[in-house]
Amino acid sequence: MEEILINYLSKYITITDELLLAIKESGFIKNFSKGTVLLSEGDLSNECYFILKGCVRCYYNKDGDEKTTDFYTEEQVVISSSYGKNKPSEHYLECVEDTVASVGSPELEAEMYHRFPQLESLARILGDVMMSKYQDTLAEYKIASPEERYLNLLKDRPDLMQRVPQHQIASYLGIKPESLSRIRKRLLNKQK
Amino acid sequence: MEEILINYLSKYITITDELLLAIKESGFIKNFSKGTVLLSEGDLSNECYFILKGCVRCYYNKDGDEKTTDFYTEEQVVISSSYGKNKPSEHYLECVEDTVASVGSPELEAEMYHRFPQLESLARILGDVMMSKYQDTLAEYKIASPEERYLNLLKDRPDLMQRVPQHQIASYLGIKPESLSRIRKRLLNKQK
DNA sequence: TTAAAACGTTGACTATAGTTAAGAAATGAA
DNA sequence: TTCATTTCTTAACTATAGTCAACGTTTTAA
Repeated sequence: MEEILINYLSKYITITDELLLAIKESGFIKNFSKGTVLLSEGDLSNECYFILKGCVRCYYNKDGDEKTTDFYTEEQVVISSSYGKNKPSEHYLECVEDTVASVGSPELEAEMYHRFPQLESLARILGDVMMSKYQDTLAEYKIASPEERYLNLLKDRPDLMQRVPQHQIASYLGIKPESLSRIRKRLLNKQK
Repeated sequence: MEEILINYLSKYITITDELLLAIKESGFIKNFSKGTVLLSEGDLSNECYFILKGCVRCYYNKDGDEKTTDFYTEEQVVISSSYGKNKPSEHYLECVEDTVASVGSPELEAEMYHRFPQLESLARILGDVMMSKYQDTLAEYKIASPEERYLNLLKDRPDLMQRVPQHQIASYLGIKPESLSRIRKRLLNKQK
């Protein structure tokens, strides 16, 4: 399993043997079974995750119903916006499948950055990459209609439709399940 | 003007005299007059900005009309999602006011990180901060209705309403100017 | 295996946003 | 100042999403 992580990291930096060893030894890979709640509203977030296998969902509780804002799958990094900050999380993180992930913490990060300064460069670069992604996602979200967002999602992450219930997808698209149902119907009719 | 930047940086790291000098000497502070286009669709982005005074708008051109996705004002960092990447920008950056900004480039960044490694830590931390902000903004956007988004904007950035035309605000909220007009009217009636 | 719960679709109705067009108000340039 | 342009509002109408309720299907757990 470590190799997936190492493969990913080596896209951005050269992995020395020493670093390779440190990663293998640190053994921070954990298994979580479906339904595990990694973070609850109100909790402090002290862990971040790199998903090796599985799927994690981020959602908010708004007046009793769940608003899904993100799905994280293989090779994605899960960092709560409250991670490492001393403020309670406003959202939940939940495994929607059995999940294997490499788990980090501010302490581990600090130690690793100290031992391997190249990792801090990596973290900066990865942070930039993730930030542009959020930036683009936000822009896309503002620009596109619900129907267009659904089509884009189908194109960009076709696997999600098979992996998570449709009402969570609807919520992720910012609409109600009934509306997604109707959008799908509308598209089927257009197709003909 | 530099002091604003230095003040901002010192929130996150200790500024040594040497670094202070380097910042003052590098003289990368520039003035842009209202209407200046900092980046156009199709261009490569080689500059990032820290706004000392003024306002920059990010927008996309979608079938002939402008979709505003961001406003950057004092003490905010403007980084196109294509900055430093070798791919053409999909959006525009335009000064909506006379603007004074500290201008950075990948080359300058690299040089400064080399001379002052603490700056790379800073960049990582700032990247994290900005990322959480985008994350939260995206979540808010998905959770809230246009009306709620408008109310949140009024609360979070009341100055914007005075600084930019309302149709750009509408676009920023993901709605048409006519709809924003109606929302405002609706809210006035509720208030009574 | 079966009963309960969760999920997806549909229909009728409501609320709100988009579209088009017109005109009033504010802004900017000659 | 004055004219032209941009911006904002309003109205009528259309399209789409939200709400509520019902129902059939699928999944889950006892």
